[in-house]
Amino acid sequence: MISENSKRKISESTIRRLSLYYRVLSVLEKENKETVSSKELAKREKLTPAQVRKDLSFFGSFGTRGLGYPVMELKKQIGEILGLNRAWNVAMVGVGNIGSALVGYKEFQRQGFHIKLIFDNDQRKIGSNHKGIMVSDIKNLAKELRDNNIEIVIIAVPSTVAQYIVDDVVSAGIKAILNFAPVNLRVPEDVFLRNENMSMELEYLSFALMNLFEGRLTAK
Amino acid sequence: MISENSKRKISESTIRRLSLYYRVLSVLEKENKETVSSKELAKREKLTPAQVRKDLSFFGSFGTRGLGYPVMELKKQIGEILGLNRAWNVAMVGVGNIGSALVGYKEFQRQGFHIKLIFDNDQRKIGSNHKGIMVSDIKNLAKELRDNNIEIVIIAVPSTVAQYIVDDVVSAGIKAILNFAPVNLRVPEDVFLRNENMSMELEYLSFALMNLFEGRLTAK
DNA sequence: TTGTGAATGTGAATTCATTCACAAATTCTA
DNA sequence: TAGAATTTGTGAATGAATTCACATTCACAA
Ligand SMILES: NC(=O)c1ccc[n+]([C@@H]2O[C@H](COP(=O)([O-])OP(=O)(O)OC[C@H]3O[C@@H](n4cnc5c(N)ncnc54)[C@H](O)[C@@H]3O)[C@@H](O)[C@H]2O)c1
Ligand SMILES: NC(=O)c1ccc[n+]([C@@H]2O[C@H](COP(=O)([O-])OP(=O)(O)OC[C@H]3O[C@@H](n4cnc5c(N)ncnc54)[C@H](O)[C@@H]3O)[C@@H](O)[C@H]2O)c1
Repeated sequence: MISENSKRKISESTIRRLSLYYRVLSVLEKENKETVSSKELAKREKLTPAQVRKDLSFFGSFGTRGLGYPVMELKKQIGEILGLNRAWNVAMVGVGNIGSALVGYKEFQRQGFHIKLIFDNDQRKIGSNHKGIMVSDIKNLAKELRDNNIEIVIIAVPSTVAQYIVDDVVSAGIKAILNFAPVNLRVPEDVFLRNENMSMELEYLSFALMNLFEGRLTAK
Repeated sequence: MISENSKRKISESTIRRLSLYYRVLSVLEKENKETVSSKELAKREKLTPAQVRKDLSFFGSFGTRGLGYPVMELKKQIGEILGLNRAWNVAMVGVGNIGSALVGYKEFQRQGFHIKLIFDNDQRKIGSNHKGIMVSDIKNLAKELRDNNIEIVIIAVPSTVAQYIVDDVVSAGIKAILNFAPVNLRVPEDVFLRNENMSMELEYLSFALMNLFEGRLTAK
């Protein structure tokens, strides 16, 4: 599965596009399509066929010339690359507005991201049952993360405390963090931190509307 | 305010970074800093000073040589560029898990994104009060969007119906849409569509963990 | 079995984004 | 007031990502 050039550095945008391909392949699978060309894949994602082929070529040759890519097989391969053919143990810290929306989101579960633990510091929430998961006391964070082999932590606490939480999470040995607090968090070199910044998308739209008639930007 | 090169095409990444600068400037303002250098700004966002200066230079010269940028003034200028010094009328479609989390999120309000309308098709929700806003029937979408001068619509309905909703939203003349449904929506050329794809970030972390020891990627 | 058409895989070319490097401008110090 | 120290703003250089373009491969039909 891993091709000759697997040691090459892969760009972030390529990985993000792999996610997109994966989603489209799931749809094609449901539509009972056996094969798909880079042209078709590109059309569905508003990319170019060359882009699709180049992205995939970093990881191997999955297609057949003259025919295209086998839908099921390619999906499996991309799943392998992205680590979606396995389960990940996830913990949520902070179960307020956004935290509980995410805990209740079944799509994550179906993708293999299993939320195993929920932490909060609110006494009214600790011990209560959230979608079948008992809310743990934030005080036991480190121990519980380790005992449950948690691999990914989602941060959904107020910005003011996010850095403290992250420091504890990192101390517990976690290497992957998804942060929803609108703040720049510091983590060591070897920890992967991604930020989900919803204001940014709204601000982009705001900018777009401001410039709609000034030629700085076009919608497409 | 608009500089000579304002007609130049600005890249998406520059706009996204402007959002970051804006956020850091708000923090600096709270810290009562009068001025800030590109070096300091870069450090806080993990960018290079040259990047910061280049980004800003697309829109004008806001700094003073030897001194740096005036915090308050620069924040105001970026606010002007991004359209954050004004209010935007926003509507939410779908008030389930994620929809209600967003409606209750005060940060949007404070940034000038005022959620004025909420739509749903669930009879139990229609007419009820959500954080001070009466939930409207989706049937009245077009009329209400127009009557209330809505400029931005947020889509938080199941993927299966998202395209239908978007078609109606577009017919009503809306030019900016933020979509949370994990599906590729079709919109006309002149409509700005942004997708908030949380699975993508988790999948990126998954990929990162898979490759941590293979040299394909480093955390920083 | 051969010829035609379709589509991949990939170096090379191109376009786009970032970083370099430095003249110019301004502050600060004495 | 002069000279040292900063820091901007920006062309030029570099680096990264995307697209081009085509030889190669394979399916399929006759
Ligand atoms: N609500 C949204 O739609 C939304 C959108 C984008 C980003 N965010 C960000 O997500 C974060 C959470 O937002 P929210 O709206 O859910 O807020 P919230 O106040 O509803 O929830 C925060 C939760 O964190 C818990 N908490 C506070 N301090 C804690 C600590 N030290 N340890 C453990 N738990 C602690 C609180 O008890 C609460 O349950 C914030 O940083 C917010 O800016 C929220
Ligand atoms: N919950 C999350 O954390 C989360 C995260 C990322 C993305 N999403 C996406 O956001 C969307 C909503 O997710 P959710 O978890 O809030 O689902 P949900 O089922 O809780 O909410 C969906 C809401 O949309 C309403 N609705 C359904 N059909 C409608 C129609 N035709 N017109 C108007 N309203 C209609 C429902 O009544 C409900 O209130 C989904 O596409 C989901 O994939 C959710």
